[in-house]
Amino acid sequence: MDRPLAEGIRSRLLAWFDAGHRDMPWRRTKDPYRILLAEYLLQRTRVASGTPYYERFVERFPDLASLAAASEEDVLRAWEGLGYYRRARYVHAAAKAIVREHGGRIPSDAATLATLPGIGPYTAGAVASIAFGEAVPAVDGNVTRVVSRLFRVEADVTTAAGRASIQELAAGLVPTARPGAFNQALMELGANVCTPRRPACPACPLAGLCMAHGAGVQSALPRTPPSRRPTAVPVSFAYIRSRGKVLLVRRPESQILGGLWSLPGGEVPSDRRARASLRDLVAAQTCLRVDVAEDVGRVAHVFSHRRWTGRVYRCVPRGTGRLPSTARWVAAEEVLHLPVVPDHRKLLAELGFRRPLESFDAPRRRRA
DNA sequence: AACACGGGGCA
DNA sequence: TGCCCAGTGTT
Repeated sequence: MDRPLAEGIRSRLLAWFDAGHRDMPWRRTKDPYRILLAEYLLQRTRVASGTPYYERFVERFPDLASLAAASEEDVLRAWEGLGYYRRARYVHAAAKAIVREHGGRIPSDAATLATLPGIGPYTAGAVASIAFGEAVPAVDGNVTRVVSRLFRVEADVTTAAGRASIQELAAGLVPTARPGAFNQALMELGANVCTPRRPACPACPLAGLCMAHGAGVQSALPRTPPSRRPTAVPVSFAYIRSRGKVLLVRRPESQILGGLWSLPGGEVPSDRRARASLRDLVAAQTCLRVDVAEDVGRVAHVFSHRRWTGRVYRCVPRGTGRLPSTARWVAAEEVLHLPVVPDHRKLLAELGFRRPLESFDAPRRRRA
């Protein structure tokens, strides 16, 4: 790293950052717990999306001890709707590990932070630099973009070699003084100025030092491989009620929407035979056989050809045709306190599930 | 190296 | 509709 160049980047970027930046709740605190929590929340998540969750989360779990002592269900409930639900279990597990193995004190160096669940190179660097002042880089999508343009990195940044280049260049920039502010400034620049498309180079404090801008190739960087076509897959759920309750299943943690409660189903029927077996699966349950088995076709509200995230995911082996052991009949008031797949919560609300169970069972067909 | 994992914003 | 985003862990 050319030292005068690095110095120029630091001074200009920090001056720009100090002159004004977005106000974020986790920037107003020095509490490592809140900074750590914010970093978990913001993994692959826009600031605007994560902020309300951050506010609710710190109100619900104001310190590390309260989070560590909470039930996983409560933590997931606070995360409901944000996505990437694995993060909720990771931050919960991390809080427990910090209490158990670090005396309740959040580790202050990136290397130790990286041993905690859900903390990788980015989050370790962000927390170490922002909360504890360690001079380490925090390379996220923004920093990757900014650095690749600043130094005109032509390599594919998704490969190991490309990532290493970016990481090394970023490490050479981080100042000993105010490393956290510098890392945030880099991210801020990437979010507001050095944007993915049509970067605002005339407004950029680093334009004069930027190799991509000098060559006019900034919009072509960073280089990434062509994306693969997403494929829509059919997904079915069963809406089954009995005696004023609805059947919910806690989804396996390793699968999509893992750990949340959903309507039974959610597998990917690959053909007609697979689709029929969902009905078999429903009918196999004893309680269903008693109450609704003969009416499964009538009471089951099956959604097919539902598009999830636009990506293909694995078909789940159908197993023995029994419902998961977590299957549970749940009353309306209890649903409100469970971490339920957000789409299903909306659906249940639309079907009147928030109202007394009698009206829930009443005829409600009405065409406009 | 490739994949899985959510949801929302934007052109 | 396609791409991107304050990434990480598994296979």
